[in-house]
Amino acid sequence: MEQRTLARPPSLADAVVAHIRDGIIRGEYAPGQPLTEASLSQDLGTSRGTVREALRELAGLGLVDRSIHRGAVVSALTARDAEEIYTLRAALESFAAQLAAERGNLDDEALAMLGRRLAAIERAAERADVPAMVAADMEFHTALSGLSGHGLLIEHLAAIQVHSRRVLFYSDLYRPTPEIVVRRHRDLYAVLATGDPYQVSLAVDQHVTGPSMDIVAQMRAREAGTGTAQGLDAARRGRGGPA
Amino acid sequence: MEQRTLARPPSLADAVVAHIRDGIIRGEYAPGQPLTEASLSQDLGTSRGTVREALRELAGLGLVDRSIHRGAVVSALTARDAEEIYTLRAALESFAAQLAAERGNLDDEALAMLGRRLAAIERAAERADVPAMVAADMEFHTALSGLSGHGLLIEHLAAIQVHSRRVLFYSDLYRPTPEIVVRRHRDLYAVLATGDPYQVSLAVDQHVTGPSMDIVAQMRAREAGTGTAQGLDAARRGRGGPA
DNA sequence: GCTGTCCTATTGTAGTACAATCCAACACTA
DNA sequence: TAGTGTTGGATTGTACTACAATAGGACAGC
Repeated sequence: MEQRTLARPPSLADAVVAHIRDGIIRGEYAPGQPLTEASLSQDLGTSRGTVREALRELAGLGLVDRSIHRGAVVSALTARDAEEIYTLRAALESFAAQLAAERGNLDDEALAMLGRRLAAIERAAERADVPAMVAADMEFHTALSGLSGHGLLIEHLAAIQVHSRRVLFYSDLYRPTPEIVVRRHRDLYAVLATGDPYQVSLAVDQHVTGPSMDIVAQMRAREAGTGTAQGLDAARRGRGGPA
Repeated sequence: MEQRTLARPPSLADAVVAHIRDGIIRGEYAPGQPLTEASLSQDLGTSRGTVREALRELAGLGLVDRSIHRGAVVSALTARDAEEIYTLRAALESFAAQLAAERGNLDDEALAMLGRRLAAIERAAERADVPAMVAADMEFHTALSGLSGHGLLIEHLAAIQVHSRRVLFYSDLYRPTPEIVVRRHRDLYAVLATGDPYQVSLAVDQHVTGPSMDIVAQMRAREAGTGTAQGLDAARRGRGGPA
């Protein structure tokens, strides 16, 4: 029996984190854009200390780069970053799915739950509601990873998922037809239903890796065209991930 | 050519993070122990705001648990935590080694570098200097992971490595003979020298997983004896990892 | 023993202040 | 013109203070 940790109200700093995080994911804050404490605190109506706390957390999440006395800027997002995000996500998520299968967590109840998530993707696809599709897609994968029962793994995946979403939003490069998205998830679901750890692991790996190839290739092409584009300064890449 | 990011002096908050982090790893701060902002700032001679920043970062690292208006406590470290830490580390590190092999990064130069790390382990083993062995062991694995060339993966591994060390320090359960430690690394090195991705991946997985089994089993036994021991409140486990 | 009410410690947040530092603009020199 | 000081404004790093909100224990009353 899992003691419900009864949702506590988040602190104001947490709200600031969420606000800036979502803004970065949606591209409202562009890579390289400076996030000055004074202006943020004024815009959001909070104190500088609160904003500062949020920026430190965001740096830990890899969404902003901070350097001493130079402040925080929205972190870059290069083709290489995208490649690393997707390859790591593929490795972790396939491991999670393998664990779920090995532990027998892909039972009828779990499959029914995943089926509902799949249905949500299909409904969004019918309406051609792209944001809803992305959200439903993410929920599907979050739910699947959750079946691993591996808390630490789930946390790391959640952190990567944020970056994954950012790639999708920011580089509006991934535009498959809704039919393809639905089919890919249907196919994956079919493999999950077999419950075979090896097959499941392989299928998830390919499911995650597949579309990312196009994205990375197009980002690379774009960078080559504009001269390292959004990368700012590809050499000065330090933090960026989980921390 | 990698632009050297020329080491910048860390901020005071970073120093506080390092201090508390090391204290937690070494067990000087016990699991469950409250870390009150006032006392910490007084002990360290810094302001409360600085300590507060550090605590937020530590929460992101999963070393402390914070909840609103209740402050920060050193996070628990249960057998289950240890198991998750090592299984995830095994998955990530074997993936890193596989990448290194696939990309041809396990070349002569790299092997020579790993050989020097191995020699450092051997020297420490000869002196029966356990802390030096742990440090050298960690450097070996960090170096190996670095050969993957996968920055995000390296960051996630670094975060996990901290927890891994904490398990070693905190649960003084892992006491193999120096000879065994040396032999295990020599064997691993031999497989690395083959450069075969599959063999390398498998060997690293087993190398990491192997010793952890004993640790987890003994922690479990200890918990069963004392009644969930250090776990405090195993149900209320929320954050803990990468953030 | 249970319940409700206070009290105290601590956090959450705001605000101010000031030193340290970066950076861009400017001036100077060869 | 190119390169090299110099300077001043903007921003961060850190400290300090203040106060409302909350948690959690002590205590009284039943």
